[in-house]
Amino acid sequence: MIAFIYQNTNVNQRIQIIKNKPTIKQLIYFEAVASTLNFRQAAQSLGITQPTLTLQINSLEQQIGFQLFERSRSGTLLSVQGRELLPLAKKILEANDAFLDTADWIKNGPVTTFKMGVPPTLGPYLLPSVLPELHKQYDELKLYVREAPPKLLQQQLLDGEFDLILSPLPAASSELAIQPLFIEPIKFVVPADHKLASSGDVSASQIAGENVLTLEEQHYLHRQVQDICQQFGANLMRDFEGTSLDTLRQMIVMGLGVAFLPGLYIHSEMHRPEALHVCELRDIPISRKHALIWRPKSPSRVFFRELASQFREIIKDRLDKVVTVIE
Amino acid sequence: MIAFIYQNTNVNQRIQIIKNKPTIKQLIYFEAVASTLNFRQAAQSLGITQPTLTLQINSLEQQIGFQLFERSRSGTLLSVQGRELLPLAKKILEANDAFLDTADWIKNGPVTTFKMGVPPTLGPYLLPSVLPELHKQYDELKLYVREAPPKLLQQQLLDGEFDLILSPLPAASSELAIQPLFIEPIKFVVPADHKLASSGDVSASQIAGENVLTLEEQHYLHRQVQDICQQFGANLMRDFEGTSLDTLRQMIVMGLGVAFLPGLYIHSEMHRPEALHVCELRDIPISRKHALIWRPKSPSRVFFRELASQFREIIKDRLDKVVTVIE
DNA sequence: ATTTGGTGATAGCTTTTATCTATCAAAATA
DNA sequence: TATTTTGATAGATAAAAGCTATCACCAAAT
Repeated sequence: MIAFIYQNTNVNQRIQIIKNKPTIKQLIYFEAVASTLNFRQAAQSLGITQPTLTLQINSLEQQIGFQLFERSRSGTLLSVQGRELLPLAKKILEANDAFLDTADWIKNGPVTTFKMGVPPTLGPYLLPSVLPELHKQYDELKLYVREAPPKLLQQQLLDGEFDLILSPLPAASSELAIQPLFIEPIKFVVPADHKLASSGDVSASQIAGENVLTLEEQHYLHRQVQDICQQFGANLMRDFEGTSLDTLRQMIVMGLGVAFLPGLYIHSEMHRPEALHVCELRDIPISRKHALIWRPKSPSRVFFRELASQFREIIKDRLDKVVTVIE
Repeated sequence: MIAFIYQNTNVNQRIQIIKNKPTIKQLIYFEAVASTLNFRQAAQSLGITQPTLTLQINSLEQQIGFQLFERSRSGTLLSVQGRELLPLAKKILEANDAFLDTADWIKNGPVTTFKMGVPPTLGPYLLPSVLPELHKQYDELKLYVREAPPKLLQQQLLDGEFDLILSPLPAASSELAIQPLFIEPIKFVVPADHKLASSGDVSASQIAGENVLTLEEQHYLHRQVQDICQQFGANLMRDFEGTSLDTLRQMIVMGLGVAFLPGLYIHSEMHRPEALHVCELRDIPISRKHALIWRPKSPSRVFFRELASQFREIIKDRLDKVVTVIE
């Protein structure tokens, strides 16, 4: 039990009561005397002088209010009370060892659990390709991955909810550290029996009059699609906003409209190409740029930079035909 | 892990390496900053100044080799590594709390486990009458009772194996603290159909020629009995030394001889008086004096003196007709 | 019985650590 | 733009940890 009272600022002193405060050193000394039952031998093994040891044990005994040892010129014995407390002192020292061991382990490798935020339009379609390979590089690295829309991602990064995020650019805040990774194309998807399905890529002007499905407003994709629809006279279907890319896809198949879908999603999830026709706008290819982002003062920033390099290598190696890595 | 090397006595300094030694205070500071995420607020609640807190956290971070916090002018965040170590720091502080709580508990009462040695010819026949009553006086007192022959009892008291002993006098060592408790008569026991069984007390001269059974040599009783047999011409049966009082009793019943048995044993264990005749030697009553004994420098010596008083009271109260309490 | 060696304790001093006040630079807020 | 709040730094003071020298007491050896 520890009690604090506030400092009296008018006095160039303060009264701080931490009731009964043994130090780690005193407990180490206690353990050493208990094992040798000889102050001089214990002092030597501890690397201090015998008077210092005597004073420190006396100080500890004064703090707790009773003697830990029976002293005589015949030798030293652990007292009954000392016998009771010794296991508890050892528990503190063991907990201290565990603390130091873990600190050492953390210091010598990225053996920590980082919280990474990802957008739901990207995370599930990118990370399954990347994380297994990343795991081979850092077998003890743990990434706790959680999805959030991009704007919320960046806010929660600033709030400390995430340690780093994978997010489309541009970043809302200029104060963040940004490592661009790759450019992902946004594909134009229509039902297989749609009039625009027969040809290859579609001219932007050809989408005039089309009903365009999109995700709800807080997704980054939404704004881009909105701009294009406005520019080329397509109808943005506000009443049928989907909550996920799969929902959008099902709606396209059912003939409710057309949509712009991310390249990685298509690559990852669309295994029956006959149901839908996938192409790009010929003259205005739409894409989004993704980056790894973290707080500039993060103590792990050096590791994060290395992590970004690893992301680029893996993506280039495994998804070269789907996205364009930024060197 | 802690490494020690020995002091170089020719240099008025030493090199002491306690690798990475956080102090309890630093861990308390760590926990406080982690919970407020603000150095100034944490310092105020700790009762120290903000520069002190900053320096102590910096020192802790230097010891473990990485940062526990991300600092910015926008505020403070726990780093990833700090998040990993915080639970371990809390474990140390919890173990420290347990240590202090237990120390406080010990300080405020004899709530410790004392190791008490007793002779097997006494302990089992005295303590069942005494300990329940003693327990009412000190409900948290624990006595770990172990039997050993008297000579060994005293040696192990000196060695610290026991904290106190219940032993017949005189003590082998004059350096021990002795509180005499009571005098126990030694009874003369013969088979019920023995020629000496018809009368009351027996004259010492009447034991001439009798076969006298006794315990093995290291028991205190042995020497007394040996002296009496030598003085009055009885035969000490060396070939049939028993190992316990019960064994002796069975041998008496079987007509193998007569014996001297302690009064408390008889009072406690002989519930079928028709099998044996119990009396005393009329002109030379044999007895043994018992005492509570401890090391004079024992920190619990004041309590032991009180314990001796309690023993006397209880024995006087419950065994007044069997033994003579020494005031 | 005397001498020697070993025990833990004490006095006075030095070194190290913890803490303070004063003030800084940087960022956020009004 | 001015003010407030943040954590950091410099220089000084106080407290704690450690030292050497020596003590009294007891056990062991002679």
